[in-house]
Amino acid sequence: MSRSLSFSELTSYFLQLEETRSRNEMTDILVDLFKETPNSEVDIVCYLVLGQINAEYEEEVLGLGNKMVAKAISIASSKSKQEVQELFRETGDLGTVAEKISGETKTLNSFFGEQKELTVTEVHQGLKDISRFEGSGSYDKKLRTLAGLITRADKVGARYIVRISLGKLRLGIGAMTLLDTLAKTYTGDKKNRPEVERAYNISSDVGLVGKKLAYKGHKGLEDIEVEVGRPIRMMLAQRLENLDEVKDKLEDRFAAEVKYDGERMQIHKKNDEVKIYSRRMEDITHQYPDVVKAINQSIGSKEVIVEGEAVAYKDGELQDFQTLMQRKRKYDIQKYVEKIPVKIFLFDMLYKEDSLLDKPFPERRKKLEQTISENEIVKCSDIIKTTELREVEKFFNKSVDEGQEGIMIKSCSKDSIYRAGAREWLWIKWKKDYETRMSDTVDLTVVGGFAGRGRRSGLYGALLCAAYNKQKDIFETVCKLGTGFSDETLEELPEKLKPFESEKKPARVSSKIEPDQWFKPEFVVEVLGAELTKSPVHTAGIDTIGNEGIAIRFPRFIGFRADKKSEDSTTTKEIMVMYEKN
DNA sequence: TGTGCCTGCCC
DNA sequence: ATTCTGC
DNA sequence: GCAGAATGGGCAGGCACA
Repeated sequence: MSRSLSFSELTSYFLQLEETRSRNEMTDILVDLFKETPNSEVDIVCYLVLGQINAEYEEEVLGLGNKMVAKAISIASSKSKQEVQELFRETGDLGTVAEKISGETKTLNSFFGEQKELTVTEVHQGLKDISRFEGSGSYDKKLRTLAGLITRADKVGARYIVRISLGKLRLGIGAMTLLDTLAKTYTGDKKNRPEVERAYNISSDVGLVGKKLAYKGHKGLEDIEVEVGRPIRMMLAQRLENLDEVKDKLEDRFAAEVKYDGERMQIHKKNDEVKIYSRRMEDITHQYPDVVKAINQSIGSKEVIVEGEAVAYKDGELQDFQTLMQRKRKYDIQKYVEKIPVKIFLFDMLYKEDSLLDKPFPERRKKLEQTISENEIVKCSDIIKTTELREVEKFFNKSVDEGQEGIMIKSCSKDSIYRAGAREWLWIKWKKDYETRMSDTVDLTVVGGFAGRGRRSGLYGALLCAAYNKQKDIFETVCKLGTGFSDETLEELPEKLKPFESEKKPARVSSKIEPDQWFKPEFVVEVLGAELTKSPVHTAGIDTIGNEGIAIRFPRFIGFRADKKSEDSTTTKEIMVMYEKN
């Protein structure tokens, strides 16, 4: 009988992977790992290498985040929770923390007698157990089980158990590198990656792909086909800098569609049985009984997969994203079906009695329109076919005026297949905030900083930013800011901000959020956002609209404003005006 | 029983 | 979601 | 240009704890 892979063997490969940044080398290392892996454990190794415990569409989740894991490390190490948190802030990696301080328990362990070496299967099983604990006392069980695994592992093992339980191995290995590896290990050539990738994209399960390949080689891929009822990885869109680039990318064969601000849905219908999957392939059927019913009324065909965007709708108008999000619930479903009705704007058809993935977009779209009959809830997305950029621009403006995000531009060429799981130029998104001239940037005062994690450890990972309330002469938070920084900028930040460090929250700062480091309100940055939303945590304009402030959706750093004083920051009043313009 | 922290998942 | 970076 | 790893706002749900 085949042996079992020990967890320390697995982590010895992880150590090697951390030594390189070349994906070719990573693939070679991983190939060696899979050569050591018994076929029966290939699926588990696939999941663990990605920091998962099962296929993404499976329901089981660990329910372990930084705080829980920090607690577990504390239990496993006899260090206090505060000490663990402090080390976390310093290192930016709980895995390293666990590795560092799980030493003392080891001698204890051997004192009580040699335990059998931890296997990959045991770690996986332990994590699965953790995912299944629920109800009163479950936190404790989760913590104890995780602490137990950490204790049983060696130091390096502790590091990786912690990282896996957080879902962030940070080895530079993602699904695509793993697929390269599987192709090379089991079909002998990385060139076969496209076929392997296809199997993954239509099955949404790397473990399944790995196992099929391990047992049956290249031929195993034939077992994997589209199944109505199992989610397909969703096709994504590239983004543009300028609208004119569309012509370079798609020439004259394209169509433009409204990009609705809602929730993506992939709807599978098999006879009367309807399943709805989210962008991340979660089964969200139970949240939308209204959509299920409407789809059954709308589509007669037996086996169908369609895709669309659900948007909240009331009194003849599409509602914003935040409104729709209240439908993301487990209880009071029927009440909310009535309170927050939705429409689903279908834009693609992936299956009709047979797979349509390889058909060009115009054909799929035509089939979609022929197949569905629109009703109160089920609609086709708004689409125009033109070669005139001016028409596209007009369409874009209309979409934005109606409160939507912008437009999608889709290739209509012969090769415009549905590229499951891929972000390519067959679909292009064009949103209103991509051009700074179209949505105002804002100058904000930095009032706090958050310790960076992973590659940002030892630096600030994000800044707490505030607008200026002129009347009260205080600074009210509007967002945290953690993207848009180059490595260079990130390196500069601690030094630039040092003069403004403050032990406590400065008197002139109003914030519900507690950063790792407070700053006196002096330093100004330029920030771009998509739009302004009502916020339960940010304080900008908090008395003007009841007890809620305003926040920026999708904030990103544009640059420093050394020329500005904090009092020259965008004012809360200006923010309110911008908010009301929406 | 109510509140607040934490997590996962939408974007 | 957006953004940056090494390959 | 791909693939990966940093990071955002904000919603509901689950649990602990007062």
